Amino acid sequence: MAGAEKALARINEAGLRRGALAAVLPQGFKSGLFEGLTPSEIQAVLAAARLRRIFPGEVLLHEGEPATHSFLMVTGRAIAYRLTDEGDECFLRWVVPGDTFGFTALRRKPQPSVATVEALRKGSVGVWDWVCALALASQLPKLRENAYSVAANYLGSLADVLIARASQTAQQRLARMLVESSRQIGHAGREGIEIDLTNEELAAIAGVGLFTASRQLSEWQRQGILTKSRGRILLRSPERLIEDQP
Amino acid sequence: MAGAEKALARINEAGLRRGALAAVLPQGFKSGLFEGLTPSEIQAVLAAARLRRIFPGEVLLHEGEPATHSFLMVTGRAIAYRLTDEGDECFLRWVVPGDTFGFTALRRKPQPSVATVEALRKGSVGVWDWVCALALASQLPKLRENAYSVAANYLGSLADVLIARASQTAQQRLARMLVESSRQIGHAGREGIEIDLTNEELAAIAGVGLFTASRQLSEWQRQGILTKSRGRILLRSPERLIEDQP
DNA sequence: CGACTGATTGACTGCCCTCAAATAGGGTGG
DNA sequence: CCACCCTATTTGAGGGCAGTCAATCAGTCG
Repeated sequence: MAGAEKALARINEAGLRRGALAAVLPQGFKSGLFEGLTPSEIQAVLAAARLRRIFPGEVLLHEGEPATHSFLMVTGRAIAYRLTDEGDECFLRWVVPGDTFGFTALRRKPQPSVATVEALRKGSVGVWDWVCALALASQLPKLRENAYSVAANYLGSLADVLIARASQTAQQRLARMLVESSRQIGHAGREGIEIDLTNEELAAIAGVGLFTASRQLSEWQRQGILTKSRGRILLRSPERLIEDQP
Repeated sequence: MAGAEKALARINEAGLRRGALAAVLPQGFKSGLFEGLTPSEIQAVLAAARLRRIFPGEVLLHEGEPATHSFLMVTGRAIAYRLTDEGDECFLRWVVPGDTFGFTALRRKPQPSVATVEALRKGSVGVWDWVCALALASQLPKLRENAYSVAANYLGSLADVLIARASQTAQQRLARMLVESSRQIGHAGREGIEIDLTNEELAAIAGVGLFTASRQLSEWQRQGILTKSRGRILLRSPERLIEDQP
């Protein structure tokens, strides 16, 4: 999550092509934002977007600053977090392809962002500026409704994270986040689901100390539930993670 | 928060008068829901609502169940919480006059509620059923936008609670919740702000053990920051709460 | 004056964070 | 191909915050 300064320098260099979004969408690309829209409506929305490349460490949305743009994550990975009073990053959720953010911009005036969104892997996002997003929303009421749904989902997942923090042990949170992450950023491998996460990242999102995470992972490895390698976890039996732990 | 069974028995008896809402609004009543609406528009919205009395222990909205009604808190107090796996209630936010909830109902189909909302004091709420709320929203786009704003605010305050849980000590959370609660449910008295909260309630919303809360309050009382009596706290110098604590 | 609910205080326990120091992986440049 | 470095990771020991239990005390209401 630490910023890479080089990345910032590359922002200007990063292409801002217009209308190129539809072309780069992986087939099977899905987003809650397009729920219930006709293909031609989706095309119209996509055509209005710019395509922007993103790089690790790049901050796409800054907590507290007015959100003047709306984003659709196309490829890559980002993380939404908030800063604590001491300056630590507090994980809120993953941002994966199909997710949208910055849609507070859909209101009459750009509103302060709830969280910071930072890219973790290189990839690309679709971007609408505020005026454009507003215009689209008034032409397609369903779009606004979908944005509303997305916000409601965020509310739900935020509440989940809160519950986890409030009532679960470090062990349970780790298990939960492993399973959750395997669904969102994991990819199927021959012997299980592979998740590329360092101990440090996993600890951060589970809200656990780095050493606690390391210890627990070792324990699970001994039990054959998973296999660790540097910066990657091979999850062999996710079921045992959620069932076994007290 | 513990349910009073008597209250449930009284629900049927509770009046469901139509159009009486406007008459009972305290003067100076404000709600984010009406932001930017003209007085006559507000009247139209109010006229479509039923007025419903609420009693302590009554559950107005149940976590997970589809929200078939939208609510506007008029008088009284409620609490929004979620249940943990062990069945404990996890505080999310106060619901005070002017607050709205159940507006996930504004979507095409009633969606599962994010949280349970339970009345803590007798009072009254305005109620719109799903069809009615949808109709209003399509007539008054601003209404939908306001509901969206409300949701965004909820997101922000939820994130705040999360940060507090994740990064603050029990002492800091108690201080924070005292100040927060003084603003939302406190009333000015001669010698400070009076908040009617039992130790147990305060402990629950701060996410602290009951005894921890009791001890800390005693300490603050010794320091002259507040005065305690049964089920009530007299906050003398809120400033010292936020400044002093490490 | 009981009965009940809320509050207090002390002692104990345990989870998990912190610090220190050592080990191993993986890439790079010679 | 090997030496080297940087980073990720491991493991142990220690300590503190705060939750839990038990018993007592106090306020309120009938």
